[in-house]
Amino acid sequence: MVKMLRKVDKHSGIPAYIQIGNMIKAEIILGNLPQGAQLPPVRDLQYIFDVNINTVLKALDKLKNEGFIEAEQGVGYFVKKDISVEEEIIKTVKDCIQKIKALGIDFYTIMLIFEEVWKNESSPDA
Amino acid sequence: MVKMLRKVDKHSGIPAYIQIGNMIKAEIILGNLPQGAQLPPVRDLQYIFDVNINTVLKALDKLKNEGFIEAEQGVGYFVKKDISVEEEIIKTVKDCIQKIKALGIDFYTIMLIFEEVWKNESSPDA
DNA sequence: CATACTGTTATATAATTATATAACAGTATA
DNA sequence: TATACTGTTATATAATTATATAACAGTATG
Repeated sequence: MVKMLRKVDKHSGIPAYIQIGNMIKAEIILGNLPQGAQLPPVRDLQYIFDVNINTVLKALDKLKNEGFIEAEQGVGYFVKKDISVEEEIIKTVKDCIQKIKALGIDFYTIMLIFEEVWKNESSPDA
Repeated sequence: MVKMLRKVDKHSGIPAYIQIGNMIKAEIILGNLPQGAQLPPVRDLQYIFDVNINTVLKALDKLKNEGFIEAEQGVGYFVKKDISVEEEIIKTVKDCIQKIKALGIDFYTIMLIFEEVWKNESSPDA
C-alpha cells in the first residue's frame, strides 16, 4: 500500500512537506490509494519519508485543506475524494515517457521542458 | 529574448530561486537562450521575476555552479554551454502535451502523474 | 576622466521550513 | 479499565529562504 512512497530528496531545494504532499496526492490520483483507504500512521510516515513528525503533519494538513484526505482523531488519516485518473491518461503518459526515455533524456531535464512547453505553447492554463 | 520568463509563483511553496533557475535553465535547454547569449541585467531580472536582487543572485549563482551560465564583472551574465534539445524531443513532448490537454487534465495533476510514473514504472533514473 | 551601465559583497531583519522533544487526547480492544 | 494504538498540540531551536538597503568594483563610452 505504501511501497510507492519514497524518501524525501533533501537536496532538491523543494520543501519536504511539499514533496510529501505531492507523493501522497499522486498515489491518490493514480488510484494506488483508493477512496477510503487509510494512510500509514504519522509515526510511520516519519520514517518512510525520513523527516520529523511535524513535517509529516504539515504535509497532511495541507492535503486535508485541499480535500484529499481527512483525519479521525485516534484512528487515522483516510483518503477522502477519489479523483483517480482514467487508464487512458495513464497510458498516454506512459507512452510519452517511453518515447522520451528512448531519446536518452533525463527526468529533470524533461520536467523543465515539459513545464515550459506547457506554459508557453498552448491554451491558457495553470 | 526574455518574453518566456515569468513572474515567480510565491504561493507554490517552491523557493523562488529554484523557480527562477528552472525557468532560465529551461530557456537554455530549449534554445531560446542560445550559447553566448547575454541575460538581462540582474537589476532587470529583479523586476521580471518580482523578487529581491539577492534572490536573483542566488538563482544565477546556482546556474553558474551548474555550468549553465558565466558572469563577467561589469558586463553581464552569458549562457555558457549550449545543451539545446533536438527538435525530435520537443516534438515528442508537444504531441504528448496535446493529447493530455485533450483529455482535459490540468498541468499540476499531470506533473504529479508524470513524476510518479517516471519514477516507478521504468528504468532506474533520477 | 566622468558617467552610466554592469556584477559583487555585505549587513540586518523577517518569514518560512524543519528538527527535537514532550505532553495531551481520542479510539479500540484485551 | 488498562493498555496500546491513533491523531493533536505545544515549545524551543536551528537552518534556509527572502527582503531591504547600501556600498563597492569592473567595463564601456561620451
